[in-house]
Amino acid sequence: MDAQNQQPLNKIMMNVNGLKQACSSCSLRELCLPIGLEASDMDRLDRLVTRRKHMQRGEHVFRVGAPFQFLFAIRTGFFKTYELQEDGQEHITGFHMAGEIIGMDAISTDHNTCNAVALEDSELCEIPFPQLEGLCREIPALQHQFHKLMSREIIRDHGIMMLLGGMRAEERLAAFLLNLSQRYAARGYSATEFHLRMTRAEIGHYLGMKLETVSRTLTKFQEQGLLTVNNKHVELQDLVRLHQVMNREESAL
Amino acid sequence: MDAQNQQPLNKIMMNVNGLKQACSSCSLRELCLPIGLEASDMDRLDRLVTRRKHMQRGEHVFRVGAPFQFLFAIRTGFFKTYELQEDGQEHITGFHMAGEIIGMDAISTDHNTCNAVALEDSELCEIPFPQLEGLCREIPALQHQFHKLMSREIIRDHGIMMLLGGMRAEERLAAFLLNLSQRYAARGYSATEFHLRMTRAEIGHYLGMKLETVSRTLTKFQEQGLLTVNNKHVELQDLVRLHQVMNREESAL
DNA sequence: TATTTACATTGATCCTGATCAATAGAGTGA
DNA sequence: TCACTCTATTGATCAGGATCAATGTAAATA
Repeated sequence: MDAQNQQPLNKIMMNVNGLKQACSSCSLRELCLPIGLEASDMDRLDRLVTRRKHMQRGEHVFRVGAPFQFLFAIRTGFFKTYELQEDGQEHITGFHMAGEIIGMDAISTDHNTCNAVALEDSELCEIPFPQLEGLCREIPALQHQFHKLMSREIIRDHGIMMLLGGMRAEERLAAFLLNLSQRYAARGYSATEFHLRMTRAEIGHYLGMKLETVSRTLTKFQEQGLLTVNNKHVELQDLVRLHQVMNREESAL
Repeated sequence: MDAQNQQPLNKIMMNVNGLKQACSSCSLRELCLPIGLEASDMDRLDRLVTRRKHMQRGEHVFRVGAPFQFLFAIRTGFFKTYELQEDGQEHITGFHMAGEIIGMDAISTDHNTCNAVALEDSELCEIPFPQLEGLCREIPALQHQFHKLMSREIIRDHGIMMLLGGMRAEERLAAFLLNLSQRYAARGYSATEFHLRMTRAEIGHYLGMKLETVSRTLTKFQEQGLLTVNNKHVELQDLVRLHQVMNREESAL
């Protein structure tokens, strides 16, 4: 049944049922839900996460108000979650990459409270939530790991709140770049060179500043030799000083 | 060793074991963890939440780095959770009142990532977390309710992020007051008249603005007939227009 | 009750980042 | 390949809110 007769079969399988690719063999298992699970337990999780969903750039995973059924683990790709303010202005609550789980906001009300959209072609693992809760009741390690993930989300949000409430534009942008850097590094990519998947406006919507300020600040960083930017391509050239900028240390000036 | 020959027995009991007051008879059971539990299940939760802790104004529940053992449900009183930025500046991540649960940030790393302090004399229910996870494995309704509470915390944080990232000072303060109003109302208190438990500086640290701006904006609201302030005492006089201010609607001006 | 300390208000000035606007470059589709 | 659209850069100006500073008021402590 597996990848036997070449292209045909598995291609079809993939589209119809999703490609069967176990958590146990997923390169992200050290970042995702399976952390700390024994082989037998991981099998049970595998059986639960049957479907993989291919998302095209610009495609929505869910929208505000959608009935809640699944959590989504990101296998590959890049997403943003966002809400619209009363005046229609977009506010981005997070950028999400492989190994992260989105949709947890919906648990509380049984409806999504934000929108999630792919910023590049991506793949998701669909996790049926009632079944996940069921499995959590049987596998303490999974239960605890799930609680940790929700808690981590809370901590992450607190970090953003501090950033928005207490930092100025330069500091925010430095923090943002360093955060991306660190997350790419954790996934085995370069910590110093990467492509921004989002526009300047989106960075602004996330960091609470205007796109012009994002652009200007990037230019300024470049002039100071902290990095080079070329459209979406960024190369961080001085992580130390970038940290100093983030922390408002004199020495960075 | 305690204050023994004085304030009789029940005082001693209270200090040693905490006063035995069941979740089932708690006036907050419709806001807190027991929502939706059957009587028999509530008993089991009762047995888990044995200790009540009396907190004096200014006393800390936990501090950054403290090893994680308990979640805390607020029975009475008022708390703030805060973190300190690199430069020592305080950032407040939340104000918390009766029926709310604090400490969930610590699940992820087994250590608290923020500080929690009582802003007035208060009472807490101490919930031993490993035991709570155990009970969640046995009582699906409790499990789901706990997940809902964590999810609600995430939604709450997203709201603050939008506020900090997309609103101006006036709007933030209006949103803050209306949020307090709504939460007091949900607890059976007046929606229009209440005491602020926190200083102007603390409001500022929460809303990402300076205490002078908080003060000025309150004065402005008062001049516009939206409310009256007298130190910590606030009376909201026009909830409708306050909403309009929050949403930046023309008609409010 | 007096004294001290913490908290709040108000004014004057300055600066960061928003806004308005024009141009240029990159990506996309016919 | 061209045309169109989306995205990014840069400049000029403006305003919201920070900062500095002084005074007033409430609350805690001796």
